[in-house]
Amino acid sequence: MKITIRSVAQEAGVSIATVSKVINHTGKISEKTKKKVFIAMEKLNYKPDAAAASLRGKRTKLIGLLVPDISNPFYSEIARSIEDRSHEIGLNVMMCNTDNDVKKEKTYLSLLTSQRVDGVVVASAFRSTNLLEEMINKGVPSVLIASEIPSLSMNTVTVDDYKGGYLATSYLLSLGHKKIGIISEDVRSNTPRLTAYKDTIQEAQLPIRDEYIIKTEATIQKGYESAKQLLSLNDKPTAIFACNDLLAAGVIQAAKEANLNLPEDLSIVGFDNTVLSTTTSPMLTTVSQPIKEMGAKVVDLLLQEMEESKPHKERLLLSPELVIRQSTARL
Amino acid sequence: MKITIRSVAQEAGVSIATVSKVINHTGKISEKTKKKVFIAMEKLNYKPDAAAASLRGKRTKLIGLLVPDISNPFYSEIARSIEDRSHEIGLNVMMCNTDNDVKKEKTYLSLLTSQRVDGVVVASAFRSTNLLEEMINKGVPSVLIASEIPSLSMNTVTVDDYKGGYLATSYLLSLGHKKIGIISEDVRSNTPRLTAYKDTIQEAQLPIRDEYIIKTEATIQKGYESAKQLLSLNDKPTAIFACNDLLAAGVIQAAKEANLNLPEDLSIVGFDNTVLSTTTSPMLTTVSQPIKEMGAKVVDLLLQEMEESKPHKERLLLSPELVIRQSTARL
DNA sequence: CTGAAAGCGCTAACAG
DNA sequence: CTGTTAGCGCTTTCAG
Repeated sequence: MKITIRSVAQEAGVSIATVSKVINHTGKISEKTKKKVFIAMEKLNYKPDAAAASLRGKRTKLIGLLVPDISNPFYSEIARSIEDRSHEIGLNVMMCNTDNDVKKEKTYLSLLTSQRVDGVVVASAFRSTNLLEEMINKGVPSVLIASEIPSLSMNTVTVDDYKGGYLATSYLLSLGHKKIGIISEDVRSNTPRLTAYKDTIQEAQLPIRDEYIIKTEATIQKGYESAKQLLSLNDKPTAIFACNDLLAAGVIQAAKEANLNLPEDLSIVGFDNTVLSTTTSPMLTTVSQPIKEMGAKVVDLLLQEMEESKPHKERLLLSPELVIRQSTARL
Repeated sequence: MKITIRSVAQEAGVSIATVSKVINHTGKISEKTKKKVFIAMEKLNYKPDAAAASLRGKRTKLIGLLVPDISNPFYSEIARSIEDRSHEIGLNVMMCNTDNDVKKEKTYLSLLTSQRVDGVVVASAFRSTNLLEEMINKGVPSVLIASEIPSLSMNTVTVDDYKGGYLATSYLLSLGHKKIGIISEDVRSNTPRLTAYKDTIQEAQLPIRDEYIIKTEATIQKGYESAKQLLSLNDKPTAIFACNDLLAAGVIQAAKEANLNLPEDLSIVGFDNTVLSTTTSPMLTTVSQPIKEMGAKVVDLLLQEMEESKPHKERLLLSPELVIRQSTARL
């Protein structure tokens, strides 16, 4: 026999309307009645049916989270911080891995719509901008984290990628490196990092060399392959800026395989400061993103949007920091 | 104006029952009518309301996933494989991090009940056995992955932890090590690993030394601290079996800090074969769990349970394999 | 302060 | 083959 609001009402000797009111803290109910209801709920181990409530127009308290790949430590750490904050304020998270694949993006967005999520946070590069736009137009509050889509007006939390790129590049420069390679991922967030790299090199009156610039996907394997390519150049770089830690881990592998001494023969800077950066050897000098803070902030922004959508969107740019460990050395 | 099944019916010039039937592929509908309905749905961009359907008794197609901590690479990899398989068969995943905390376990289980999940997969150590039991008694299909709860009758997929422990220990023994320390996590899955360690040592006619056995939590930091403790012993071990990769990464850090040459001065074996095991230096010799397979299998088991609960539960024990890399050497 | 009653969007008989 | 209709469990006026 299923326990519904009716069972509770009966047990407590009140009407279902009364029970509903005590559950939702709406209307005015005497303390005595409240107590009776609570006792009945407890006794029957009653759990309100979220579906029914949602049908009746109540919020679902569900938000969707789109990440490219949860098994990438950066995203799993982001996901963790988003979830923690969400649960703190009574929101629940449904997570989907898009693999930056347009088809999956579409499927999941449609799924989330069907689930009537109250909002969605997009951590994914998100190829299909138009779908997202549609979602927003339909009135589903949406926020972006660790990725930007300039054409869309939505609340966004990112690290200052340009500054991060600057930090990494200028630090390498300050160490005396003049031949600096860069391995970046072909997603929006990496563009400012790359731009900063170029700008900083040029400011130092150094040439930009196309063969030093590689775009690829964010896996250890790709980092490894890209580094191999860079290291096989005749005039090979003395330092590599890998635009995320996964890539950097791959670079380290390739360098070791080539019997290079690290960091003497090759300086490496990563980006993200994930768990990986302390397990590699040498430990990774990397640009740190304040993941916990970003996650919490983006949820707060989403909540704000859910309560009352403001026409004026925020774009929060948090400052990255360079964490110097052992993968970098003076030339 | 909200798009409901009624809007579609009107647009297509049919009844809502007909629309429902074409959505659910039930009953017999002429091709012509189907087409009309599809066109209407497309035009209005209609998405069925999952809540309403669920209320009417339809499955929610939602499953809950309980992990201790998604930012632990092992669990994020598990989560990924579970999600992939789930989405393949049309199930969606709601993820919760329990931190092995009884209070969170309770909150989330209650939440999942409210969301009317069709099933739950528990990857967590799960302290509150009674709550889980309650859930099962209520008829919510539940399965266990990478953890066992012998007292509960439920479908389970694990790696053969005992065999894993045996593999690790006997390999170390075969390398000539006689003084082998072990750092294990205080969760159920680690018990067989520890038992295997003890059995194997005893079989080799070697003594079991209490000071070589440490129980702690699964973090790099704890691995580091535990290793320090082990290495400060007068008669310190020449090999350490860390019961997961995170712990092993910490051991490596401690060993380096103590200026030990790896693997000559200290052999280290991990467990899990996560992304970490290839980024450490030396790369980690570790016991590999077939994560992809386990995730897929557990979802299939859950699905089976959802379709038709069998009184006889399965307990699937997959074989681990020892992956030999560079963190181990002959004494 | 409390209860009766009207649906939310959808599915599943049942009737035609 | 297609339509009518009765609720699923809950929230929300509106009366009492």
